[in-house]
Amino acid sequence: MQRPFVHPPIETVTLEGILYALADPVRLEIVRKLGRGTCGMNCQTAAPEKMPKSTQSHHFQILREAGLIRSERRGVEVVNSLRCDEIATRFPGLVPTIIRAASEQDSNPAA
Amino acid sequence: MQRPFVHPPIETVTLEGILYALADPVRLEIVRKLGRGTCGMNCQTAAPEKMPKSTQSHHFQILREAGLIRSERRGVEVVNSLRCDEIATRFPGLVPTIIRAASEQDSNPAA
DNA sequence: TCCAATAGTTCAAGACTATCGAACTATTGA
DNA sequence: TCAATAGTTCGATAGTCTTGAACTATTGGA
Repeated sequence: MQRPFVHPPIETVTLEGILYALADPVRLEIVRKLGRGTCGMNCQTAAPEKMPKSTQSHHFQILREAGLIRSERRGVEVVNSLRCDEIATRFPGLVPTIIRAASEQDSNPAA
Repeated sequence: MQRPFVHPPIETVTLEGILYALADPVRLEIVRKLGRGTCGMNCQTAAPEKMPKSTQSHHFQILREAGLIRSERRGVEVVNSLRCDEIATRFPGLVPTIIRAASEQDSNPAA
């Protein structure tokens, strides 16, 4: 087992970290995809196609450090899932509102 | 009059730009301060104390480009105000939810 | 048991972005 | 017209992101 993944306790999660993480379009997409699915996803499923693995890995690390996702090794792959319930206790409505805004933008793209 | 300030039409404002702008703690503070006041504020009132003017100016520019604030020269100073109603038409609840999360964090700081 | 395949992580270098002092512009009031 | 005030622009340094290459972990099969 390599160094296991570190997940911040929810009470140490900061708004600044969450916004920073979600300000990147790649990471916002990952979070949206995780939010749509009912179960966890491995990294390459959640990340956009044809993105270098190192970049992918970097983005997942930032999402983990922000407290937005939880990652667990499951066999040969790493399964990622949103920590939505936990985040909702600390920042009610925040992540859903941002995800909703993203959908609104999809259906009404920037002119 | 120097080159007048450019404000993006609301339909060109992106979620990405808003999150990017608010992911910086200095800029989030500026937006909160503007949100609390009933009228516009000049830059040094809205920005944190003892911040270099050039850095200040840079942050206001990003907030403007994101579509979050409107800036107008009023005499010797520049008056900044939140474009809350406009943003609410494009992304309902987004900015208020983020501001609320910031208050929640104030009253329950990261452990 | 050993090897190959798969899935991610870590490292290092170049590209990109932020910060800040210094110089500049705009406006007002004396 | 000059000085004071409020911001902006510029250029250099410092810090961060992206990416290929090398590395680690796990599994399945010979």
